[in-house]
Amino acid sequence: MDETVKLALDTIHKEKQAIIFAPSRASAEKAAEDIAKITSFSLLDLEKGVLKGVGTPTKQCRRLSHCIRKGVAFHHAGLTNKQKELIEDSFREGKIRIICATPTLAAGLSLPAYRVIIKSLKRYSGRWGMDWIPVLEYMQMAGRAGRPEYESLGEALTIAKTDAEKEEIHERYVCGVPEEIYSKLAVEPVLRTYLLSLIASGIIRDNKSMQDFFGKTFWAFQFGDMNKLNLIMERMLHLLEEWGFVTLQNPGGDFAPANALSAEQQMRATAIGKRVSELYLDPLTARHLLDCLIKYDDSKNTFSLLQMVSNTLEMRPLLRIKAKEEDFIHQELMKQYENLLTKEPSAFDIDYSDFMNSIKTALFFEAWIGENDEDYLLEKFNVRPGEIRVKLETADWLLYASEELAKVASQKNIMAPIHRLRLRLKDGVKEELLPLLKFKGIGRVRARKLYSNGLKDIGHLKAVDMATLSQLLGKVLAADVKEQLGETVQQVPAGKRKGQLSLEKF
DNA sequence: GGACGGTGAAACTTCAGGTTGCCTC
DNA sequence: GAAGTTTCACCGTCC
Repeated sequence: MDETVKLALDTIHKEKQAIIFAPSRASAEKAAEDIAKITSFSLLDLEKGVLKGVGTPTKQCRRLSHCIRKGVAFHHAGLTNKQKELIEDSFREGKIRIICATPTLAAGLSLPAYRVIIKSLKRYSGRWGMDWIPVLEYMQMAGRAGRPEYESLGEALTIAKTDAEKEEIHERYVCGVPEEIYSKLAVEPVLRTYLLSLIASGIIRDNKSMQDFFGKTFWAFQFGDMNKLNLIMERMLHLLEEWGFVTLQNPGGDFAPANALSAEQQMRATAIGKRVSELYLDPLTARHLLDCLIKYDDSKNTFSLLQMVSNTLEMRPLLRIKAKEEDFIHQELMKQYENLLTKEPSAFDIDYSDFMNSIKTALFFEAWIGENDEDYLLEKFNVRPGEIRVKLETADWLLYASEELAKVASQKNIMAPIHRLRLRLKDGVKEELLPLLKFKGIGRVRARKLYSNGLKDIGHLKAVDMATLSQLLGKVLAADVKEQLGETVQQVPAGKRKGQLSLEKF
């Protein structure tokens, strides 16, 4: 039997709870399943709660519900928020004994346990293969052990495979000093976003106020070398100018030459620059969106816009293309080639894999608005319910930003198609269902049901009789829809409402 | 003899996470 | 680099 499983069982025998940290999602899920095979709990009500977390239960939900029935859960970013909350709450209540998690659980919320078991202190890290995780992260995880309100002590256990590894872990982590916290301001996307917003709000007006402001930040304190720091800021500034978000002007009114930055030059945000900053957009993304919008015309389609928002830093991490999918993605790319708003980079370009991943991500969005369910999306694109929500939210935000940018850039013709796309993404529907979604209580499933029964728009809904509509939607909702249409309907007895209302839209 | 099913080893594939904006009937 | 997953050959059983 696996050491982790043994420790988990031991924890249960002691009537305690444990959190097990695993280095990958697959590993967390497997550990949970292995433990669930052995425990003897039977928590049927919790199991139901998990399955309700999504529209149609996916393979993942079924795996989770099966574990949860046995008092064990896995926890990672692929779960929906509802499911994560349910797991966390049930753990606090003591119903769930063991959680197998990825580092999601280490940061943020407080979820203490008697025992923390760290399966492995190594994790895959890009080019170097497996690498030790930061000491800081180890401390975050180990710090989950011990519940101050109930226990006087907690245990944080790490599993070593050899004696040599045991030594190394002890030295590196138990005796280790956590890494220094470095200022996130040093990251370029953050820096350029801040710089633009400071200029837009008038806090930075010229070279002097720029140096004053940044000189007082934690970043400068850590960085030390102010000259080098000023060079970085100047480079950012000129990028903002080049992108058309900031103007540099001499006091006399002349525009400054592009490279020199004199003490007197006035920095001001352009109208678009101001809007970009209000939207909290990374200026690089804003430039990308604006460049794409210019190329958008009637010959383009929803895929064009979906790929536009997929090909941004904000959408990262993108859906990765698996080896087996390469051909399929290439074929789809060829089909949509004319619709792209950006050029395909050369295959040797470092951006190439991101670009291809953005195609896959856009295809996923397209499948979603093609009314495919979550189980299909999991099979076809390997996206889990939790990620679907996050991606949809990001897409909506970026499309909203695009709509606003189009407004400022006087490209109002684009606003309508973007807005329609946002509505479609929200519920995951084809264009034809949009008229029906205006009604409260009608989502993708019911709208499709109405549509396929010939009720395709407001006119049809007005014309149809209550009996037919009730058959499709249930009495209460049918009456509600009729009322939303401005018709008065005889009230249905209140007792029946509950069942209908609990059928959530999604 | 052939279909089927179980088993184990080898080959292959993949690998954590979460914040932002705005509106509204 | 390592764990998890898939593939495939092999063997035994049953009809």
